[in-house]
Amino acid sequence: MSQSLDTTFAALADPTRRAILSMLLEDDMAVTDVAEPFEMSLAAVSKHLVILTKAGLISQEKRGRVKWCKIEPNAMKDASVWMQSFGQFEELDMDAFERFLETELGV
Amino acid sequence: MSQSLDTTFAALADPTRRAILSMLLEDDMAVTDVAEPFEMSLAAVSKHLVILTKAGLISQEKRGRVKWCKIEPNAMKDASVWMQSFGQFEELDMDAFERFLETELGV
DNA sequence: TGCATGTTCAACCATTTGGTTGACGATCAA
DNA sequence: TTGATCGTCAACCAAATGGTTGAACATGCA
Repeated sequence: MSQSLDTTFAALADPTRRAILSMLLEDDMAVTDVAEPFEMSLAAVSKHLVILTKAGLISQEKRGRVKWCKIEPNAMKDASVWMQSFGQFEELDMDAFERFLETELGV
Repeated sequence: MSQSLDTTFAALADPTRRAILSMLLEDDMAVTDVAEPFEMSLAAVSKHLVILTKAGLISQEKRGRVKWCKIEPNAMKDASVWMQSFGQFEELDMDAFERFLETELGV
């Protein structure tokens, strides 16, 4: 169930949430581990995860005490399609992708 | 000059602004004409246009009394690329992507 | 049982956002 | 010059956003 473009774009507008998505690209993570690198409270990160979940960008599953977060890349599809309707950048642009890696991940 | 992902995604998160972009896809428009279909004040639409301009998603040029608005589709490129870096996982093999990151970028 | 760990909840706060209105400056046209 | 039109500005407002803290709940373990 893809969410509205409102919800998706709003969720992606926050750098903390985009960083979380990048982290989850590597592997599924527990909430506490997601929060670790950020200089904000666990509760704040937990709220970000709720927003990402409501946007459908991640899913959360509780196993025991631990709640695991998993990225849901399909949720970005509608938004991606919307943007592509503006044309001219359909294919993955490697230069731009590398710039993204530099700025977002510090690679 | 593409703006930050923050600014771009935040600009795209509002339905009025996305509607404006769709309208401008058809043709360049004057501010008053952009505002016409919306049930809000001209000042409110004018503010939306400022936000779109700051995000680099449109440009504005004054000719005489009239300020013309023009879409700048390239501004969406970075954001689109960012999203596609996730969307690729639908079609592409994740292991292959990670090998790509290792070999191409040394991540 | 009892304590430590993982996570959320509730209340609160400051800032931002998206809207309003009325006044204003700039431009065109008679 | 005198209006009418185009668009922004300034002040204001309600609601949403992103953060805090402390308490609470749920689970695992000695």
